[in-house]
Amino acid sequence: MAMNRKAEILGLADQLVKSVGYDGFSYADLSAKLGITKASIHHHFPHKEDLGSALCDSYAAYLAKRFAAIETQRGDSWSKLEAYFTSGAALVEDHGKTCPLSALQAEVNSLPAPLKDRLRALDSLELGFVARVLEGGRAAGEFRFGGTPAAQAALLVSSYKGALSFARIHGCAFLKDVMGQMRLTLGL
Amino acid sequence: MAMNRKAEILGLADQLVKSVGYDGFSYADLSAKLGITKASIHHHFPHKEDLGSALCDSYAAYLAKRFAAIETQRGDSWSKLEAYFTSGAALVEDHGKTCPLSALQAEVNSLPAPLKDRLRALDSLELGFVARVLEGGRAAGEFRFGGTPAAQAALLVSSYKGALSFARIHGCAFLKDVMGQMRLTLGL
DNA sequence: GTCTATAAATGGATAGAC
DNA sequence: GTCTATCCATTTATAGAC
Repeated sequence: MAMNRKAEILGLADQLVKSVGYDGFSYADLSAKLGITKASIHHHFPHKEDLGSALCDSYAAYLAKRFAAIETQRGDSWSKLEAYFTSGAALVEDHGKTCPLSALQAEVNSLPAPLKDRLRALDSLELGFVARVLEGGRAAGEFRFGGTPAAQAALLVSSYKGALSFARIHGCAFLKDVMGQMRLTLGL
Repeated sequence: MAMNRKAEILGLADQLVKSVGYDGFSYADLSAKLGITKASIHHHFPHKEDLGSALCDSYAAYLAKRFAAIETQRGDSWSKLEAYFTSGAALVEDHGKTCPLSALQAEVNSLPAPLKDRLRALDSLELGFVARVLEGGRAAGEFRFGGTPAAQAALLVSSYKGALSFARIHGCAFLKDVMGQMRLTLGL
């Protein structure tokens, strides 16, 4: 324990963002759950924005790694989308958490400008990944959809994020319903 | 002015929820913009939760009226969905506001329990409306989709709300892309 | 209905000792 | 790296005068 305090703080902050958003947790929350003082946390992350920025770094690294893993996995294109969706189901089941990017999106109008910019870039990573899978899937004759892969990716990612939000209140079945329906719209 | 202060407060609170969410505004914000003291606002809404509850009342009334108007309007089913979507575009164009139900959804884990219950009911109003339009449209041969109307409504509403959130950062074109793609998936 | 004044708690942040 | 102690602004809320 405390081998790497900074990572420990970051890990807890990540959980809290997924649960109550960036504005929804305080240094006092971190302090209480980690058993160290607020001042100690300020030592690692002087301003809350530094913590937010570090979170964005870790999200960028996570997404790059995760998307690369999915894109190189064997199997059809739908199974890749399923792998992508599955993380969301796990989040909702874990005490109604949500995707951190969605949580931050909901706070854009009160988010520090630098974090807003970081968020935009993170969103693009995700949209790009889904667009590539869709494009490959359609080229391989697995998917059927009109419009550009980018536009279809916008639809698919929007559905997923929207469903994630609904699932927090209406239960995990809501997300599964939406996933099933999405599958149908892709011609499967 | 001040003919009905209570309604005035409620109107401003509504704008603020759409912009920064329920936790994102304070009595001080209302006080400053209305030119009356915080104490006066507490006179009309003793606790913030009272204000939140009154907002939910007004959302329920608004949605019932709006959905009834759309459902009885002449024209095909897609034009009804378009009328529904159009409110969202107006929100995003108005300084990156969002649907108040989406804003509240994002805060479920820090929302007072009564408001959470109110929100669930409001969501159901919306899902029911879309499901009815979809069912009617499919019966009339206007739409083509698999699965139940309720499941397709879950997909459509999720897409819409998700796109609304993305559009705050990525611009109104994002929402239009998603709407266009949605139209395609309905067989138009 | 609106005000002044105030309370008690919380949030982000800093100085300086250990 | 962690602590104590403290600061200042903000948030929700109340008491009581006008």
